[in-house]
Amino acid sequence: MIRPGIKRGTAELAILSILEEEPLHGYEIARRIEEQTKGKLRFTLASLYPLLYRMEQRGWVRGAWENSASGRRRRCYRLTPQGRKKLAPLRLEWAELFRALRRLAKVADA
Amino acid sequence: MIRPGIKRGTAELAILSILEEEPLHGYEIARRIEEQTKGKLRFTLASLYPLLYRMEQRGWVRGAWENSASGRRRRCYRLTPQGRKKLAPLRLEWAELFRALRRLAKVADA
DNA sequence: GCTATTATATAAGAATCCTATATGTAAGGG
DNA sequence: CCCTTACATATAGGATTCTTATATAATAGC
Repeated sequence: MIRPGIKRGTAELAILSILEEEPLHGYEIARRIEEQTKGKLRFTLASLYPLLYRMEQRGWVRGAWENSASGRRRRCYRLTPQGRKKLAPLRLEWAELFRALRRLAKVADA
Repeated sequence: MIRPGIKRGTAELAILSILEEEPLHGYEIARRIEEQTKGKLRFTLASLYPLLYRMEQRGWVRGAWENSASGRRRRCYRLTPQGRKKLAPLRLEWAELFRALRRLAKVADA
């Protein structure tokens, strides 16, 4: 597990990237982050929900209540066109951080 | 310039890496971070000083007052053996974050 | 009926970084 | 000699992000 102090700031990028492929609800977003990183990256739902609200207020995602087959209500978030536009520059900024830390701190790229 | 929300947590790694090469004082540490990352990564001294104090309390660095040739007093920090031992696992953890974000969020590695 | 899983929500706190402010020395130009 | 820039450390107050802890509630399996 990567510690909080190091993964800080990655949640926003993670959510946008996952919603780019498919609209999902919060619980499932958390599950996929953990799954796709083989447990290295993990967020509690208490972190993700407030972040999803902020992203909705900024117009990056839009949530809609949904009644699933099982009858449980859940809030399904989808990426807005504005949210999609944020993704490319955000990825670039992270790539620049990687480059900077490889040079400065000799962090391996493998 | 990489934004604070994204570079969060990198200062500790940056300081340890720079002090690995040579003992330095705070002002010069800040200068080298900026220089070696071509301005992409930059920390204010108000961020670095409290961080250096914490790292000294943990025994990772040791500071000593020094009277430079010009007569200005300054606090020169050097890496302790314990600090040196922290560096390898810290670099590994950052490398794991990079891997996770490349897979999960399609961040470029170039 | 009990427990595990699914699902959302909020409060209180820790950690890290920022801007703003303060202090003081040294060097160079006018 | 004064003013500005560069050097150098220090602290207060605030923003952001993530955590643990707590609450609620429906469904599925035993």
